Amino acid sequence: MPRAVREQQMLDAAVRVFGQRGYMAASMDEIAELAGVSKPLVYLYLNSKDDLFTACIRREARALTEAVRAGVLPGLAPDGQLWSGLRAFFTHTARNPDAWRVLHLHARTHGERFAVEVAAMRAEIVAFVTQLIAAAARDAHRDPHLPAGEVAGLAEALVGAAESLADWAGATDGVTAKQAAATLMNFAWAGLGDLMTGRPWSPPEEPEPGPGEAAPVAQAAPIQTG
Amino acid sequence: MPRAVREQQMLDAAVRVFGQRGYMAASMDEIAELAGVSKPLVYLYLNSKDDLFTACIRREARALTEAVRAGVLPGLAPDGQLWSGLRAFFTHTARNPDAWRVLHLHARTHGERFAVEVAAMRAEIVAFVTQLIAAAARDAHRDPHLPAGEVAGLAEALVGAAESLADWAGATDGVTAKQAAATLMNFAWAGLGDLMTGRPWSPPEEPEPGPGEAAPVAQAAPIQTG
Amino acid sequence: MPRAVREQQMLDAAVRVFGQRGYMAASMDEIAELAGVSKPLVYLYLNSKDDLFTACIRREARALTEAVRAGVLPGLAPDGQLWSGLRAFFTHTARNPDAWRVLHLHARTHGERFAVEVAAMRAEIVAFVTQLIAAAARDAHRDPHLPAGEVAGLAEALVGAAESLADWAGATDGVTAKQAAATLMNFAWAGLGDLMTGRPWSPPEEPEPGPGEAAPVAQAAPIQTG
Amino acid sequence: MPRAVREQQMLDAAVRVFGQRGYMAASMDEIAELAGVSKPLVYLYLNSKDDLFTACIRREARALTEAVRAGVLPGLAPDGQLWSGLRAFFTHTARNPDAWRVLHLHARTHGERFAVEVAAMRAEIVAFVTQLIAAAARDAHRDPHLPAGEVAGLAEALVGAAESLADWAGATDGVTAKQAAATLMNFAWAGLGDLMTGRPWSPPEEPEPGPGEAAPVAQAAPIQTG
DNA sequence: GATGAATGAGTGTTCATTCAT
DNA sequence: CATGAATGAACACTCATTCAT
Repeated sequence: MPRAVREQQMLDAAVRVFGQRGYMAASMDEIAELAGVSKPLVYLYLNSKDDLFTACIRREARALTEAVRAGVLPGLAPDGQLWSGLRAFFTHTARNPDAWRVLHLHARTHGERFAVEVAAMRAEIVAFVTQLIAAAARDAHRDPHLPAGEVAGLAEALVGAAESLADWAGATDGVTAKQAAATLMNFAWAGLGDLMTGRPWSPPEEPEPGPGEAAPVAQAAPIQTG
Repeated sequence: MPRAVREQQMLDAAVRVFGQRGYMAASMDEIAELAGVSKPLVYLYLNSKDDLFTACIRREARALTEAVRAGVLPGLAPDGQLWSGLRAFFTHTARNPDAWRVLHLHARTHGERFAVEVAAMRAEIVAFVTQLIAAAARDAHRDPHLPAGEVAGLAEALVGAAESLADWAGATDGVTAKQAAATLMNFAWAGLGDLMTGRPWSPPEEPEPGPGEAAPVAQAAPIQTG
Repeated sequence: MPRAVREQQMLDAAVRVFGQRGYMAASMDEIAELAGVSKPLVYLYLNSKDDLFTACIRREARALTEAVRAGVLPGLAPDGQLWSGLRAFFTHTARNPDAWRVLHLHARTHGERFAVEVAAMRAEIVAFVTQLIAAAARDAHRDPHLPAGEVAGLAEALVGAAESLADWAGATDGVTAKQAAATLMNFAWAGLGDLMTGRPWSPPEEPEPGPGEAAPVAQAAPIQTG
Repeated sequence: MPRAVREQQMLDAAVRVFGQRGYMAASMDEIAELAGVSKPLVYLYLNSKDDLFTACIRREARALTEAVRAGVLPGLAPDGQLWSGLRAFFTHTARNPDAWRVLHLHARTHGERFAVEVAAMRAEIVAFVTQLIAAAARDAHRDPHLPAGEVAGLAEALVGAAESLADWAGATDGVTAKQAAATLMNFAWAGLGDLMTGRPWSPPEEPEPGPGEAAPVAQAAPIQTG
């Protein structure tokens, strides 16, 4: 079996185990067993637990950002782009719960070394959102411009809300990615004030999404204890 | 030295160490040393690492909810109450960064046993926010009412945004609790849509806050490694 | 409360705990709690775990030898004396199971220091039995005399059989001290050879034993775990 | 070095240490050191102190029963079979004093879990002896038969006496397995009564035993303390 | 390329023992 | 006389990591 394939299997197993147990509680033994290889092979290919975790973070961070990037429909107005990006985001996190736990929960918990990996990904997403907000302000001929610091805070709040909603959607049965995205768009774009007076945000016209998107969220079987 | 005092010292040390290292990476040796006592005494008073962590969570969860409860100014309109509550929340988390890390990061990462403790606290806060949203809808004579499921999602998004902003404010120099609260109020209440057209939310008139609130945030010295 | 009484309470508790747990597994905490006193007091009166165990052994060894000595009816033939002594022995061990476990099981397991204490008691009993055998030989005008080494072995076998039967009687419901003694007398005095040909040993005439002897054996309540 | 061999080395060391120190006082460190391996390897192969002790008991119980079974000469009268079985028993216990201590002393002292392992072995031996007694009764045309309860007690007494004599022979210099067996046969078969009148039991004719049997008993060097 | 065999270093936890009061 | 407070030393157990083959 070629090395590249074996490596991906190991990373798959590692994401599963790290996602469910956390960095420290995960054991290399369990990862090797789940990957179906011997422990020395894991070390041969991936050097150390540290490096293995880093590799997981990198792979999953890239997968997530590419999923979002691919999901954003070009040519729409800023709110339409945000809407489509959020749908892609919630869909991806729902389908890869262990990866999401690794990125959002565990990677930020164990040392700067890992946190910076995630921070890079997050910064990319925040930058994308920041652009959208700025573009929206331009479209609205807002003058004077929103101060940059304010925009940074708004982008942070939006991304933070999205992350929390991803956790919530993952933990709450019956909440689909689409619903989560709609809730967030209402909340963020219209604002509670407008919602009170019956002026909600509504999604732009768009082509039908791919068939998988509305499918029930993949739920990875929990790892057996003992 | 009386037992009650020693116990609080131990909890102080434990929150520090758990907050910085995480549950698994924290060692009872380090906690005991930081508390200035021997390890057996920690076990005599707090039974086990598990129980010690639970005790930390309980104490800090209670401290946080009471800080928020005490910070909410009664008699104001819903947005005013939310505003004051958020200020208290950001102030408390900024002043107790390790406690906030324990509650928001580590407690949710290691087993249902701990997660439920935090979930109870969080549910209390979400319930408070839910009431505020409902009250705001009533005040606005909104008709028909917002569906309950939608309100739950909105409250979740608001609390999630607040939590993320607390992390962000803690990690970003120069962001005060007041600024974080203002950003979130703008984002959540006015919404990005209104912000684009220059209709931001603005804080209600209120008495001056206590002197400590604007003070520089206490930054616990990081624990030396090695 | 006078010191002597307190000391006896402590020894009572210690015998209970040592008997049920063994020397190493017994904890001074549990002994002190069962005795109803604080731990330092146990140390004040009895110095150390070692000394406490030794004190238990000495007290119970003396109690057992005195019970046997008091039970032997003087003026009888050797087999009658042996019979009455065995009855006293089985009665005492049945009524004091923890003490018997301490002496027979635990004291011989943990270091010469304790073993010699028990060996002294045992030597006394073996000497008594040796005398009986010699006396029986004299009564029977056995000539030439049994060699001394042979007598020592026989006494040892008899005492060993008695000890094992005490364990067996303690572990088997429905076996009384009297039955155990009768079985042993048959076995030892008549021998299997005679038993096969229908010539069992039978007890001599004797006055009624004290009322307590046939009573159900005291069963100390087992110590609660956890 | 292959696993099976290492495992036996570990069990050898464990029997030594458990036999000399007892279950609780034995430390895994000492066992590992005596076996010439590191502690983790002991755990890798034998799981836990509990399981290690159980493995020792099982191995030694099997070794003892097989030694006795192999030692019993078939085709002899009951007393001849008992005689040969006892010789094998005393020979085996004398050659494996630590194993005998584990089985007879320590395994019965620490929890039902271990006691049942030994009880199974003991039950097998008691059953064998019971058969012999019944066969002897049959040969002697004894009528009416000995009651079953009585036979159980006699077998118990015989086995108990054998066990105690094994301890005694192990502790007393100059007592060979053959002597111990002879003493017990005299005691048990002829009975003290007959011995007094000069009617001892005498061994049946048999082929010469193997050369090892009369050899000086192997005395394992005691483990150095400190 | 792949693994069975092996370990150094560290973890949570317990217990006999001692003071200051 | 009696105890609440405190600890040094040890133990069972685990894990990331490395060779020889």
